[in-house]
Amino acid sequence: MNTQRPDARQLPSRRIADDLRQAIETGELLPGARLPSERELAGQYGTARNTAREAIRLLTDEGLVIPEHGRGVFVRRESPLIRLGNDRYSHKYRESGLSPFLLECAKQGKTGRFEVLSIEQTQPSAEVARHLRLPMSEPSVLVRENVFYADQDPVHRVTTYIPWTIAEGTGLLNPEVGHPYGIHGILEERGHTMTRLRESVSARMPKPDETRYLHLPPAVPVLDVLHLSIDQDHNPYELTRFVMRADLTGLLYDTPIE
Amino acid sequence: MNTQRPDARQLPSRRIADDLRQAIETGELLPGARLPSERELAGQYGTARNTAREAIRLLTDEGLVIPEHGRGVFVRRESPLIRLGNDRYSHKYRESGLSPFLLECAKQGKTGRFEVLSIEQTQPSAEVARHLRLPMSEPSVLVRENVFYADQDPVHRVTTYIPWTIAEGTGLLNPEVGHPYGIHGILEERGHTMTRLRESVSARMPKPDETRYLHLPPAVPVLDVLHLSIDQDHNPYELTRFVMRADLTGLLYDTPIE
DNA sequence: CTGTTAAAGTGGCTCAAGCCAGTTTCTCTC
DNA sequence: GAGAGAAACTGGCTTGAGCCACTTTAACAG
Repeated sequence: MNTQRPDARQLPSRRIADDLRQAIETGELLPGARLPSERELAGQYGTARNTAREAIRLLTDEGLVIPEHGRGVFVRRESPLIRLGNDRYSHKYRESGLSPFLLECAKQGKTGRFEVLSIEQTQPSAEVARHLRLPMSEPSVLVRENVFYADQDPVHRVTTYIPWTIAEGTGLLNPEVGHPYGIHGILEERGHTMTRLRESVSARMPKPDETRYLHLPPAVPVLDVLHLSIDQDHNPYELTRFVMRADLTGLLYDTPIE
Repeated sequence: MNTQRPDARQLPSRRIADDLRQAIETGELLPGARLPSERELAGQYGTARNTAREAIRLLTDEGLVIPEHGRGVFVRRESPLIRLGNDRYSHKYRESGLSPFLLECAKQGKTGRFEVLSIEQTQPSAEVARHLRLPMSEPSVLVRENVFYADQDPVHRVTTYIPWTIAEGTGLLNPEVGHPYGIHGILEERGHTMTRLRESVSARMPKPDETRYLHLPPAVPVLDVLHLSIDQDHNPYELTRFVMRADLTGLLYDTPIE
C-alpha cells in the first residue's frame, strides 16, 4: 500500500500535512491563500490542536507555508530570483554606470540599494589569510561589511577583505569610495586588475545571527559564496564572502570551457 | 537587557536551546557527542518534556544537531565538501580517465560511483524546451537520470536532457555509454563541442521525494543547478539539472573575467 | 461620520500525561 | 561461553488543557 514505512500515512499529523500539501500543489490553495486555522483543522480531522499544529510545522519546514502571528498560515508565494552573475565584475557594465545588482533588481521591478555596516583594519582569520596568501610578517587586512537590499528586504550580507598593503592610503577606509568604478576601480589604480575569479559556493541553514540580519523567514537556506579576485600576475588580492538569502537570490555563471 | 524581543531569552525552550548551542559552539559538546536526553533536560530545567523537546527541535532546524530514534540526540559532525568545479567539463581530465567527481571523492577519502536510474525519450517541459531552444515541430528529448554516490550516501540527483535530433542513433539510450570520454565524447562526435557553459544556481529546502531519494537528514538544503552546454556555434545542445545535498557537496567556479 | 474600545479570532508556547517504536544493556538459560 | 529474552533506556507522536500576544472586526460613543 505504501512503499516506505507502512504507518507513515496513517499518522494524523502526516495525513493533515499530506492533504494540505496536495491542495497547494494542485492549486486548490493558491499562493497567498490562507489555510484553515489550527483549531479548524483539529476539528475537521478530529485531532488535538497540537496535532494540527504539528502538521503545519511540517509544511513550514518544507518552506511551503508561512505562519503569521495573529493572522493565519499562508501559502508562500515565490518571487523571481535576483541572480548575481559572474559577469558582475565585467568591464561591460562600466559604461552604464549601474551595478549588475541594481540592474537585476530593476529587472524584477525592485529598488536595489546597499548600506555600509562597518569598515575596519584588523587581523584576518587563518582562513582569510590563507586565501589571500598573506605573509605572517604583516597579516593585516581592511574589512568592509555591507548589506544589500531589494526594496525593503536585506538580501545579501557582504564582507570584503583586502590586504592592508594594498588598501593603505586609498581612501577605502571611507564609506564613500569616491571612484566611478567602485572598489575595483581603486584596486586597479593600485595595480591589480581582475583577470580571474574563483568562487566556492555552499548552501546551508542560516545561523541565528544571520536570521536576524537578513530577516529570514523559517526554512529559507542561505547561499554562502567565497569570492576570490585574481590579478594579472595570478595573485589573489581581494576576498569577499557573500551570504545570500536563497529564496530571493541566486547565482549565474556563464564561462568558457578551458 | 536584550537587543531583540525582550522575552525571547526567557522562554524556557529558547533558554535550553541557547545553553545547548553555546555548549556546542564552545566545544564543550564536541561533534558526535550525545546531548542529555529529553527527559534529563526537562528534569534539569524543571520543564515538561515537550519543552525540552521543542528546544531540541530548534537546534535540529538550525542543523546543529541530529536526533536518532532510540539512541539519542547527537552534535552533527560536518564533513568536508565535495566540490564540483566548472572545470569538470575541461579536456584536461581526459588523460587521467577519472571524472572530476571521482577525483574529488578520492581526495576526501571516499569512494564515488553512480547509478543510472532511467533513460527515456519523452516530451520536454516548457522550461526545458525553452532552454534548449527546441522548435515546436519536433520537441522531443532524451532524458537520462542518474544518482551519484559518495561511499554509501547518494549526494547528487542528475537529470540530463538532450534534443532527440542530436541523441538519435548514438547509443545514448543504453545505460553503458561506451565512449571513453562519456556522454560529451559522443556529443562531440555528433558535432557539438562544449565551448561555454551557463549555470544558474539556487538553494532551497528539498521536496519530500528528494528527501527520500537523497536520504536527507533534517535541515539540509539542496543546491539546485541548471547547467546548459553551449557548442562552437553558440547553440545550446544539452541541459542538465543537478540536485545536490548541500551538507556534503558544493560548487567551485574558476573563470576568467571577460 | 469618526475615532475608540471591546470582542473574537489567530498563532506561540507550555504543561503533564500516556503509548509507541526503536536501541542498548543486562540477565538468565542452555 | 553463547544465545535468547527481558528490562531499561532513547526519541516519535498524540492528547486536551490553558495562558499569552498579535490582528482583525464589530460595536459603541462622541
